[in-house]
Amino acid sequence: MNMDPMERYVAEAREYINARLASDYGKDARLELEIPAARADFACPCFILARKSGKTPQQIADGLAAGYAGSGLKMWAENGYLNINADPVSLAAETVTAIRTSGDDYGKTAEGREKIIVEHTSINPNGPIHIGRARNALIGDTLVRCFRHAGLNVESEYYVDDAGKQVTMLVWGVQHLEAPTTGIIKPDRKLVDYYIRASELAGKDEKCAAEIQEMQRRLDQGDPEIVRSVRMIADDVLEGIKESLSNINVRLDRYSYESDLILNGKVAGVIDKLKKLPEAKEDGGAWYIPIGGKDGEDGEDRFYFTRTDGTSLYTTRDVAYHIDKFSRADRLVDVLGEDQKLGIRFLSAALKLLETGREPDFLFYSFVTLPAGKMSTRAGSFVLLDDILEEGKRRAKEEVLKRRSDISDAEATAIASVVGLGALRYNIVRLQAEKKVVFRWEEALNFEGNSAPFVQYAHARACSILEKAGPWSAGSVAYREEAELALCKQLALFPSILRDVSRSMAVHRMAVYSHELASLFNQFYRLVSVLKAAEGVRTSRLALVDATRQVLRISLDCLGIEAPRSM
RNA sequence: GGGCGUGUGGCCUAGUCAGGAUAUGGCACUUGCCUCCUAAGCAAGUGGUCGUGGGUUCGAAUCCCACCACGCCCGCCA
Repeated sequence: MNMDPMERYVAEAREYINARLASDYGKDARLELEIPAARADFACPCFILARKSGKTPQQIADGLAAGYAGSGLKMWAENGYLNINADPVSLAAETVTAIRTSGDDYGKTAEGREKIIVEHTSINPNGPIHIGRARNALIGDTLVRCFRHAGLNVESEYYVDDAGKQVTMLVWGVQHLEAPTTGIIKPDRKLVDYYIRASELAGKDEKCAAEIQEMQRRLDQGDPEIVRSVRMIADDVLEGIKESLSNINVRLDRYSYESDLILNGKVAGVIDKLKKLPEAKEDGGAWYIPIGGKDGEDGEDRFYFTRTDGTSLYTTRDVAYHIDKFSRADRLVDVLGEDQKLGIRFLSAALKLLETGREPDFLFYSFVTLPAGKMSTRAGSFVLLDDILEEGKRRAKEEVLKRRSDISDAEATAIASVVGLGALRYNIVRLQAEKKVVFRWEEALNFEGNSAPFVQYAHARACSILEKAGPWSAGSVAYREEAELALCKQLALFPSILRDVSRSMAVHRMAVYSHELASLFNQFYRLVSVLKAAEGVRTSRLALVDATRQVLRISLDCLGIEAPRSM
């Protein structure tokens, strides 16, 4: 079973070129094979060799093209390039067959020997998820899904910060302030009110600030009573967060609590080890490690890992957390906002000093802002994930009702739910993570063009054709039409896309791929008829529709988006 | 001031890591297409000094240098 239909063609092209170059230009002659190329499946630019050999690039390319006697590839010389195509007819048939025999495993090419932990979301349990934080969850979840489909051994993990100042403030608020009168039941949305009021009060009331600081100190020392009450309230908020995450198809395999690292002594252990480092310095009772800035103070950053009172800081605990994660995995990936970059420099430096050679990989993303500017909890200028999802489903339902009068209200709601969520997820994940995004409703809930509904619609179309086809079975398949061959080529590319996403962690490429696949299927659909095709051709086309359906579904699943049978 | 990141048609964007051919899609706009497997679609068209200026190269959106604009960070916060 050939899981990557393109593989043997690439290998044949490489083999042929290397053999020819060795015999014609000497054993050290090398040309690079571009995959993919602009005008062909692969291409060899012949410019470098031209200088050494005294021939023109075009002459070299001509010679290589003319000498090919095999049958799997088509070669031609153009503008100094040797252009190479996999034979489209055999590639098409092989691809469709490979997909239909691989099923859900199509694209799975990795061996999965090493264990990977992807940490993502990790939102402080002091309030609900807004769209900026949701970007972390969606990028992280998409990455995990792509890893998994590629065949990697991956586990997702949420780091619950129940030992920091934010939760402490929340807990203080719950213990000292009046219950909110908002009438909201969902715990994350209800409890955040305590946090907002407590943090406001701490800013102007010294007694309140002192109490919070004392609570923080006892928490850091693992005072069982404080830890218990903090954990209880954090878990309450976390329930609300989990509900929101579950609504957008995000599930984490494991939740790790920061307070556990204090209770089991791992934080204290890290502090001990850091203090013993030759680099460590003391500053009035507080300990730090100088980072960067060669000699003297110029450009030096200080990684403080204890306060004057001996308590730990966030990054100190994060070091302990990463050492713990490394004891459970071969490779770590952290999905983080770009504001974390400095802290991560400290983390990496500390890990390098303590655990030689083991550092996590980081996937940083930029912030989501509103057209009016930054999101601010205090100013009430933020867009909650729950609200976007609800609005998305509402808008999607309007669209469904515009088009479908033949279905029940329950069916329309079900379709709207899948489409609304899809639109949301797709629009967050379709962009490079480093790009900053301005949240606009019209863009976030786009239902046409470069959007999830476009891809979902193609899937529903494929399902509809297959449903109407009645019983059929494809033996051997064959394709001749341009639209068929182009579609098959895109299907053949899927394993390499999955490989690329796994390597680069550029999850937006999966969104781009799914859109291109849907687009080619739509072209095929308009140009070529399936159900009314002549017998023989008909079953081949049904097999192609089925293979496309399959890959669309896998792509959407990588994006955490459901593939509806009907829209 | 220092560090990191981003800059591609009116708007959003791919391509940048591993330099290569006529720069990818989408939105908007113009024009066709539902007696035909779902028009959330298809076909065609208008629109681009790839932030600016240098450099390297046979060849630069891509690499190097400088500058400009925007974002993030520069706490014994998280």
